[in-house]
Amino acid sequence: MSLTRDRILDAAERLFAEEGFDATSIRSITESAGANLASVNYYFQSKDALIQAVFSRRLGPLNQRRLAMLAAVEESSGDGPPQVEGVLRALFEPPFRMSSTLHGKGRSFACLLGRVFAEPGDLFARIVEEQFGEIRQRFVAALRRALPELPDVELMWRVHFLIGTMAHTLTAIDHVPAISGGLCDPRDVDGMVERMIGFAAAGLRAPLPALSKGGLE
Amino acid sequence: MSLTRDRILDAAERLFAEEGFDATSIRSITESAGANLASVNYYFQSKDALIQAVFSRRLGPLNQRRLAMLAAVEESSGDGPPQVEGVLRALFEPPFRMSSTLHGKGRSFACLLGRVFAEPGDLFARIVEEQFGEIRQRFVAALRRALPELPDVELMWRVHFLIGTMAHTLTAIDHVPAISGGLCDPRDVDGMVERMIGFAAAGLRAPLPALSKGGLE
DNA sequence: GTCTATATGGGGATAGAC
DNA sequence: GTCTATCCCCATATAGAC
Repeated sequence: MSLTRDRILDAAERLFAEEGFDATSIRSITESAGANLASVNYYFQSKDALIQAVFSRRLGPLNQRRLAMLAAVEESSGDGPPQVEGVLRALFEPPFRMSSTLHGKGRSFACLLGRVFAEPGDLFARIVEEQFGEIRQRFVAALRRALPELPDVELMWRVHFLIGTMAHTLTAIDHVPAISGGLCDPRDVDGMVERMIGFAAAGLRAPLPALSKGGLE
Repeated sequence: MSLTRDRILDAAERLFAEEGFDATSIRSITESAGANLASVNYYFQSKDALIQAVFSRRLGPLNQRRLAMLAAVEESSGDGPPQVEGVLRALFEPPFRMSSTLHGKGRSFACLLGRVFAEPGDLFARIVEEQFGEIRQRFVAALRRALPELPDVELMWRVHFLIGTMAHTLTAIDHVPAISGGLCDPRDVDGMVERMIGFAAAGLRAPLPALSKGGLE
């Protein structure tokens, strides 16, 4: 329950998002947090552990919310297959919602959350595995039930593709207005999420590729 | 036409892909290239300029190929709208083809090419703008002709989404087999590219979102 | 073009006083 | 819990001999 600890996490989150993990020094974090240089090592033991803490602080609640939304979708469909759009909403909405409800902080974290998939190094591979591995499995299983005709190899590729869409949109969220010439407004969270859902759902339901090896038709 | 220069570029490409830009030192690059520590500064002036050179060396030819394929697709459709799948193939195929035809080197570069969209800092924003800005405009224009019913704001969002799919697939190409439990094989470049095309084309043709503000229907 | 040696600066981590 | 001072290491970049 230390205030200093939280200020360090907030400052690290923001600076990591703005400058990257390597380019952000413990010195700049503690300075920005109004804390002492030694405090990061006091509270977190190492910079790597601080990075892990930045992710787990937000991803614990966020993934709980994903699973709760997924459970609600599966409940509402009874014994039948769940609705694809509902499953995708449970996956996409929580991070984007967070990015708009946490004041500035959510924006920073959203950026990090997208970037973690592209970061090199064992540390980030471990973070992805620990924080996203089970979520991925659960959502793959739900989509398999939602699309029973889709061969598993196609499902796996398409889930990979839609995770890319999600990750890139999270990471580049601040660049979207400039890239689109002002047309796209990421502050409209509902519109952005619904568009991602529509895009990914259509991709999941696309016709099978002609040369599909696992195809059954 | 210096051999040393090329060996430095090759070593940098591989190490940047494996360990990241910041974590790769000039020392490790020159060591791996069998060159002297000072040679990077002799040939490239700075590490930042070396990074830019790593990208421009491959992206020059790669983007030429994209534009040539795009021109061929537009030519083949005469005065009518170009085919969506053909446009997407012109965008997607060159980087993935390169990743399989350049021996090990293409794999490394493909990883970098996907990661550049997520890297923080002005250097990478500049690289994306310089190396991808015009390509993006040309492909947006082609897709606008291919999908004349689609409101521009929806087109922009969907292009953003499919760039995310491309970037993530490039970056995580080596993780795909493990993630998919061995089902997905990225060595099947044709299959991978056709699946991306099918996914993205379906996403582009998705029904308009119910709350689309720019909708015309 | 290639090398050695070095200038210059910043990094993460910790010891030990308060 | 907080702070100062410091250890030790490694980075980029360059000067100047060969």
